[in-house]
Amino acid sequence: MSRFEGQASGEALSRVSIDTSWGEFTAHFSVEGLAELDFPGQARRTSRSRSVSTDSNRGLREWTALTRDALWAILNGDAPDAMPPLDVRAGTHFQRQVWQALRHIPVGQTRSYGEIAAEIGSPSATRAVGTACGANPIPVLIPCHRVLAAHARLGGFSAGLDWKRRLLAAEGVMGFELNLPFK
DNA sequence: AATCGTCGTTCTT
DNA sequence: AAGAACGACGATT
Repeated sequence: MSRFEGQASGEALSRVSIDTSWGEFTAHFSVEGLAELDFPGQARRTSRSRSVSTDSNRGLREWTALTRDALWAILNGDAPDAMPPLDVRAGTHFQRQVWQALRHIPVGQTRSYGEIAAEIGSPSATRAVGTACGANPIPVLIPCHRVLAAHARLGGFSAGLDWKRRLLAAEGVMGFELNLPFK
């Protein structure tokens, strides 16, 4: 299946910075919700967003607060109390299936790429699952960092393996407690 | 460490 | 429109 009809390809996004103890994340909101989240120093994902002030827009202010709270919770190893609406219209059917499966992985737990593939009914698509994880536009909140390769091997991470290690460590996942120095 | 099967997505004809 | 190339994989040798 292919991309959803909505989302005019040039649809404007509202860009908001979110401060955390680990640096300044960047959130990009569409009219539907949070569409992209960038790690500190990596806010280069899109050019179709414009920086906005949340002062003027109550809804945007609320979504930003929800995003910040959820982000802070996960960075502290806690389950978020609530989530902002997530706009995943840009994803293909397969990608959305994968991303939805990721959202069911509890904080502090992990799955393998193969397990996710089996869960969405495509048990031999393990490699494609990895590709879909890499295309996840909302990392951390859609917890692609909780997917490891077989035998608890680390696997890959688009934003850099150090971020994956940090997130797993923050969630107390065994084997990542007090880890290699973050570079 | 090298190789092969597998599959969704993207890039080339 | 069709085929080749390319991965955040996994299993085998």
